[in-house]
Amino acid sequence: MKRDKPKYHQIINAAVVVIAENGYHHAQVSKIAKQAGVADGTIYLYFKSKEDILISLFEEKMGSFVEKTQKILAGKKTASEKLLVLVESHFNMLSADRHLAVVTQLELRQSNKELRLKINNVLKNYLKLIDEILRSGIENGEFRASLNLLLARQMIFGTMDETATTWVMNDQKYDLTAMAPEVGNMLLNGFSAH
Amino acid sequence: MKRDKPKYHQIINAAVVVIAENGYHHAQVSKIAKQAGVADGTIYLYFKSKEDILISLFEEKMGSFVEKTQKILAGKKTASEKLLVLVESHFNMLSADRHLAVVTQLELRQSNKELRLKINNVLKNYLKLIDEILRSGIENGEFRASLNLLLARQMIFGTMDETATTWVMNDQKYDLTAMAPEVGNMLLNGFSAH
Amino acid sequence: MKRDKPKYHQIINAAVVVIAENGYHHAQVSKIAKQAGVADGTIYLYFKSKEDILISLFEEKMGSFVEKTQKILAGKKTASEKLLVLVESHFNMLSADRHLAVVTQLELRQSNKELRLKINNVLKNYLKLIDEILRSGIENGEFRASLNLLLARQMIFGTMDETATTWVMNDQKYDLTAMAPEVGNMLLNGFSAH
Amino acid sequence: MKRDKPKYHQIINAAVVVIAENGYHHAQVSKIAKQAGVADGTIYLYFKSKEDILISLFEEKMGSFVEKTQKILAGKKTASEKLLVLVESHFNMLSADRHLAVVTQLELRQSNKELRLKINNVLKNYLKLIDEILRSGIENGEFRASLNLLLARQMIFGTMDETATTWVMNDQKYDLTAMAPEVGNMLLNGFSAH
DNA sequence: TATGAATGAGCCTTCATTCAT
DNA sequence: TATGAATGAAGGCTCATTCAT
Repeated sequence: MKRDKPKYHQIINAAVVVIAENGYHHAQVSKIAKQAGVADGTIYLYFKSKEDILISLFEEKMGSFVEKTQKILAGKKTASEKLLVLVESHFNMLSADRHLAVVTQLELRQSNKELRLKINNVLKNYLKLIDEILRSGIENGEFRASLNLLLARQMIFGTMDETATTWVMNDQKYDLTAMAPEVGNMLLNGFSAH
Repeated sequence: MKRDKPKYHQIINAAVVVIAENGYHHAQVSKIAKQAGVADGTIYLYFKSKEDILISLFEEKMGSFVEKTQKILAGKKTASEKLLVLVESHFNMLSADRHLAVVTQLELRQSNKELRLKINNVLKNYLKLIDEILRSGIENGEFRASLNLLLARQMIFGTMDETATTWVMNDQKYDLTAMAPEVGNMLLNGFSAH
Repeated sequence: MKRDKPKYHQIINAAVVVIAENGYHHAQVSKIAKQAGVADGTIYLYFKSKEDILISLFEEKMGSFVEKTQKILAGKKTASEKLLVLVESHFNMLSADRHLAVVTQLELRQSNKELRLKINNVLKNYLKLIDEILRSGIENGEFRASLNLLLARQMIFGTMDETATTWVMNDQKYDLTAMAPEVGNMLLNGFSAH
Repeated sequence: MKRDKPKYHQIINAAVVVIAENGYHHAQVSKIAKQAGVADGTIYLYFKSKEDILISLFEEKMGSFVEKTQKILAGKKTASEKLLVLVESHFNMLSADRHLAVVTQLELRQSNKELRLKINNVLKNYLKLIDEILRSGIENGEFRASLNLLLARQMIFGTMDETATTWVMNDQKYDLTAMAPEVGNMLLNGFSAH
């Protein structure tokens, strides 16, 4: 399996750095190869195409993030508590790696429609996580029974995403994680049963 | 003044169609010229560069949208009413022109950082509109006094934007405007003073 | 006759200024029209093409220069005297109009082969003048009988031209005319019968 | 080092042929690539830009010419002998490669001012060679002590250049080299101490 | 596995010239 | 005569991918 070999991750991490520092459109394969310390051609022994690097990048990073989030959520009982932890976890992930934050919030969005559809596919597991929180909240009466699941999920993801993008656009110069409780509470108020 | 001449708008509208149908990266100037029914060179009598077409496109469309929204909001008294109308108006605009919806929600985001900064500049007037609604709501006690204005604005814009993007990505096959009241109410619940 | 109308000369003089100030490749017809105070289309009522402007420019300026030189030479008796006066006159003409000097020594040489062939055609009258000086000098024994007329003419023209070009390339910051006697004498030494 | 690889010279020689046959303004990069038997993109592995090809072309050809001339001159004792050999060598070089003659005498002069300044820089080494001949001739009494070095150099270069250009413009249909002794002697007469 | 030299498709912009008024 | 808006052809350069070694 490719992903077990060290160069696979070496190349993905090189891509994160190169894209963050040069921007999506100036992140040539040759630059990524140089940053990874391999030859241009070697890239193609591990990835089908440049696009494949980007999708794999997102899969790897998002995949491990979803796993971590699942574990954290498992320890929480109420849907409200889970939502608050979700927001905090989301902001934490982005704060932990400033290069990755730039790449996911700004640069990867410059990709074409097809690539973004594939990226959205990767996102689905994360959206499912949100859906589960909402469903459990409705079931146990924390959230309004009349809540439109799709819209509520879009409100959660849209709010977190917009907040994160604004933060990256402002050069990450304030503390994003510190905003998590307030963002979480606003969302909770929107869903609350009372 | 160039913007008063018919060809100016002819070219901008052609650009919307061409970008929507071919994608941002395949929207060659020659295609736009053909769609507008003018020669390639004529484009450059009205726009400095291809980028200038895109910025002007956004300015024209967003500008007239902000104006319209301002007028509609002027007739409303409470902040809650204004917020509901804002969401409805936002969704209405996108529903009214399916090409424009694709362009603003998907294609224009593929532009480089520089162009997006200019686009964000145009967006500022819209964000100010949202801020004013929030401020008035806090002042007259409709919204919680403790509301963080920046976060609340990001929640409003993020939610509308995410909802609209999801709708476009699903080929606009359901009724976006019909979702406005529910989206508006969820947001209101999040800000409500009670 | 076109050349009797004021706009004809207006356009030619505008061309000299525009080419000198912007360089051959940035001297667009529209710039020349603006400088001449006429519309772009008007240019084509007086000249067949842009190339025609440049040839006419050279014809007009060179033509009047050859005429003046002929008159001056007519008053001189010996070939040596004539040669000295020719050099002085040549350098005088270039010193008199710094724009024209730039245009003839630098900018017009950037034109393509065909245009330069036409320009050379205009030059022929000037070269004939030189030939006549040489011929009379040989006839009356001032210059060596064995002199190769073609080579001698090339030496005269090549030396004056190279000297003038170097002077223009050095921003005309020294006195070109002051060099005329020395240049003339060197040439005379080369042709002298003794 | 790029200049040690065969394709470097392959491309330069292709450029000489293409420019000579099509003229400076019709010498597209794609034509040069085809003539060199490489892909368009390969050009840019060896040269920064089209302009870089032209400068390199001049540097290579002029550079090797100056070297050869230096060696030939080293074997000559008197300044007069050196000057005669210089003219002969100059005309020989141009006669040896009819394409190169067209390129250096006609086509390259159509380049813009910037490029010509760079070309002039390359020429400086050649002009130094001329200056040294003149200086030595003055020192050992062969040439007049009163000789103006700058003017004398301009006479030498201007005469050779004009003679060569006229020859190229007449389609190289007579023997340029055969003219060298006569040109050389005329110049010598101009500088001679007696 | 690994290399890196070579490939070649693709597009924005300028500007001389025309022609309806 | 005079205008000036409109035309449309033409080319340098980048970079993802391949393949011989």
